[in-house]
Amino acid sequence: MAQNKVTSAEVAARAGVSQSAVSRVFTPGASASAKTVEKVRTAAAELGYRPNVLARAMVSGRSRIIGLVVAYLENQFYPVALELLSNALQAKGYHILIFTAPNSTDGIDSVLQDLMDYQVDGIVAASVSMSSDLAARARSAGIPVVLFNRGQNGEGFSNVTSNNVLGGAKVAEFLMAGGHERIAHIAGWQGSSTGRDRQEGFVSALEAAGHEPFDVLEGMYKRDIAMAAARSLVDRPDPADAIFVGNDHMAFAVMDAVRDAGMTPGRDISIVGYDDVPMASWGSYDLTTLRQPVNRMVDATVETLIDQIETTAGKPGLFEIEGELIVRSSARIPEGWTQ
Amino acid sequence: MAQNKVTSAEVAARAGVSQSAVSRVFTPGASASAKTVEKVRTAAAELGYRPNVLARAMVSGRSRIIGLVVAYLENQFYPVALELLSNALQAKGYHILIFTAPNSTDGIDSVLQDLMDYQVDGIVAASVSMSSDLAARARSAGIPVVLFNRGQNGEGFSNVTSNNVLGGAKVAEFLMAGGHERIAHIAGWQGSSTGRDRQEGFVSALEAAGHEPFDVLEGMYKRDIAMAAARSLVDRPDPADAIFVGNDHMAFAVMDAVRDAGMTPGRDISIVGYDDVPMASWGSYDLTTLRQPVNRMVDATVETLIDQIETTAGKPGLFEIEGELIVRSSARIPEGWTQ
DNA sequence: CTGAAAGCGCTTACAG
DNA sequence: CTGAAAGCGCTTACAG
Repeated sequence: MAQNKVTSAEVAARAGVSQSAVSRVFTPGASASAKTVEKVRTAAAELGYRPNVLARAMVSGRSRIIGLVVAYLENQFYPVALELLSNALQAKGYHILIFTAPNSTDGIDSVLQDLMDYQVDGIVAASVSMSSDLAARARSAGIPVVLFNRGQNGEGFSNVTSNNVLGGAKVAEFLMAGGHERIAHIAGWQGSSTGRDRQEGFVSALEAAGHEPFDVLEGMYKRDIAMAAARSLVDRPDPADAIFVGNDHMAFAVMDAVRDAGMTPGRDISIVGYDDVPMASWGSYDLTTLRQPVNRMVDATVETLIDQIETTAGKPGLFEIEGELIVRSSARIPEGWTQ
Repeated sequence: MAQNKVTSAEVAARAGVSQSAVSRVFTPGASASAKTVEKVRTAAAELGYRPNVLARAMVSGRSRIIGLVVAYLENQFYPVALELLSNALQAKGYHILIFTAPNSTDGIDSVLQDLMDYQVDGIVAASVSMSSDLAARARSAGIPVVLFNRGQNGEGFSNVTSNNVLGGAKVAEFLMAGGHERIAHIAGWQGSSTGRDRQEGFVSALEAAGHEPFDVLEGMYKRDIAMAAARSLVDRPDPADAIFVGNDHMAFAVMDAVRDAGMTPGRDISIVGYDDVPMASWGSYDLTTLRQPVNRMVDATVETLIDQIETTAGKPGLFEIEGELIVRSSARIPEGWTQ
């Protein structure tokens, strides 16, 4: 291996200037004469010089690395969010160091600790919670943290979610308007704020209208558990006539289970999901679902992160973005339904 | 912000030893007496000290960062591979810095250049090609490169793919054994080795058996293009009776299009994909497909990468891993078919 | 085993 | 505008 790592000193020698001059030419906003810039740029080009980001990070205290912790890549919502986040951050000169999270809180804490060892400028934790201890460490290290698609209060970090309570309520309204009588819920993991909030919004809206939920089962955001729950809702003398499922990933499983039982979603039973992942619009599912505005969630994430990194006034914030119901064919459409 | 970045010097002061001693305690394989280790560990714990990975990288020349370039996250194959890769690398103490690739070669080159600025120890390029110029830069910088799911010869980097030619041939055999007469192909992007190789293996096997492909259209790995292609294959007096689709992502689109035309896959027409992404086994598709052994592809990737980073003898290699046909219900099963 | 010292490749006051 | 110098937080020969 040639190992030709060209340094600024070598460029300086070739250009006949000091090493500091080379550094200034590559530092946005630093002052250098046109002549110097010219000499340095040509020498750099001839040698193939590029500044060492790590060395720069050491002295400037900015690594331009954002740590991302993700858990559920099988749920299409997260790859989509990851891609958008990466693009948005790249456009601002930051890059993502990715860490896949184990299931336990302990595991997540150690992963976050690893992340901080890389001197990341900020952390995005997607669909995971963090301990108070770790939150305190991040805070004292001055590293802003954004919880993405997860709410958790009082630790000094930002939360970016959709308005899950409202979203659950919208689904309830839609299903009641459709004249359903036995409306069940296969909830997301109750250890997560998304799972709890969607359930709460849904059940409250039902009750506010004088309806009792037919049944509420926990799907844990897992396919097999959701399928079993769906079967138990449908294999009985008085099957559910509508199921609100805690996210699209489980809703696909529920549709598969229901079809397997000989029923047609949208005709024999109504299925509604949450997220509106790309697959929800695919012909074989065509799922009615509450859309999480992932673009806007990513925008909010990037904005608050950069704001806290680059300005002294930046403070963590709570962002709850309203989602819209996307009506497709997996659930009966109420007569005269508009919107 | 407290900005309490604890340094090894502070730990040294508290422990009453030299800064070098602290460093040794945190350097695997370095020598320190039990007493020193004890004093340093307690001081470090009290202060919450952790070594700065970036500083370590500067002097050791190893960042323990692997750069990953990805393009198509909407194809479920890539999130799956990303998760496996991240886990495998994490287990070995490396982490992934992720860069999303633009479409042009120029764009990819500049992304790769950015990547190298972070002093990555290695690069995994998933489903993208790189220019000779960039390949040369990586080589001269001593950075091993693995092309994942993409073949490209002669530039001194590793390739990890499934045996796409053989895979295409296996599908042809299966479809011929099923007694199909009008066997079409919706190919992957012909600018990619996977697209070309699968097509070549498929068509060659057909021809070797005296069959002519009914039609070959390019699907570009895109849903809408694949759907249009499927419609054109089916909306005619003599529709295709079987379609081999260049990957699962397009095959789902083809199944949707075919159903839309009133046909039932597996009965009226046979559809076979390539990849075996998780979704292929979901009830609403239940797609027969040639499985890419993603676990073994990731293992090979990690192995060759680490080997080249950590040993002097490590050399780039070509890995072509054989995949297996997974028979489900989207295509007619030949009588007496076993295997 | 241990400490003093050099050095990794940069940025950034500090003088001029 | 420009150069000499200090320093970011470590690792690693080098003596002892």
